[in-house]
Amino acid sequence: MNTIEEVLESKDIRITAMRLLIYKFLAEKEVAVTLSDIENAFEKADRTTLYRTVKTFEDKGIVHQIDDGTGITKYALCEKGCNCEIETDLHLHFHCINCNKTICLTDHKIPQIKVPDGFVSENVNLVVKGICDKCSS
Amino acid sequence: MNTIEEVLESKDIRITAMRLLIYKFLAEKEVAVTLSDIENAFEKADRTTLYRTVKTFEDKGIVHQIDDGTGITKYALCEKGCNCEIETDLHLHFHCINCNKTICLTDHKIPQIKVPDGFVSENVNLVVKGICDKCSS
DNA sequence: AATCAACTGCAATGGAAGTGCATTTTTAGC
DNA sequence: GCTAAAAATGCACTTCCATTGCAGTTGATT
Repeated sequence: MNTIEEVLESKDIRITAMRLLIYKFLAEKEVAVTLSDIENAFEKADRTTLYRTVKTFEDKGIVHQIDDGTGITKYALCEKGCNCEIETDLHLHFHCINCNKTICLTDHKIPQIKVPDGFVSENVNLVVKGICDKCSS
Repeated sequence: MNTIEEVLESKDIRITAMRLLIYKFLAEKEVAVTLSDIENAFEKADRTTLYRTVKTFEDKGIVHQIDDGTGITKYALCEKGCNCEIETDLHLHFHCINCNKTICLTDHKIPQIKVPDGFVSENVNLVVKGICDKCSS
């Protein structure tokens, strides 16, 4: 169990109050969040800072970006063992069309996809849309 | 082999000069196109008209929308047998990160995806990114 | 030909992503 | 502890795409 500070330092991310707060916010969420979500949670902070903070997290590999088809980029913390950059490790995402939440199904790996001859696959984005467990019950 | 007019009429889309031209344009393309692509091809026509025409095609089920992760919506004609609205019929898309083209791999169906208990899957979006056949050779 | 509905074009809006620059905070060297 | 450099933050602004309201035009029906 590492502290947030240790996580950030291990990834060469300098520690600031802002970053600790944003990390904490992301860690508390069980769903992927938009920049606006973060913005609403930190009304005192500037959007640019939040934007760049998340980008930094992404560059350093502790956050991954999700394109769930809503047209708005969402972000989620990479969990332990999430190697977003490795093709074979990609997990899939579930987007609830009722509550509009997007959830990482970390333990649901994407099956091997065959592509035609001559095509080279580098990355796979798989989003399942439907009704989530909370909305269907 | 149906004429474009027959296709449109069979889907309850009224025939106009604009629509015939746009349909023809889409049919000639082997890749998914953005609204801007269409706009460039028809400089005399207004963006709004093109936008609404494509939306109409989409509503009536002769065009499907593709979100390939570039952040820009792309469109492609549904081919014969493409029932976009039916989950099990969804095909996958390939986005070339070199030439930026997005191709429908119509005959590559998406494998059955299992979701956790309580989740109801209605739709699946699968985009493979990499290098296309033309760019890799 | 007239009427009504549908289509088209122009203008404007809104949302999100991204950038340049000045200011503040943090780090590191003395 | 103080100072200079580097990094982070905040503000203003821009751009791009998607979308809508409304007026004018075209097309279908009688």
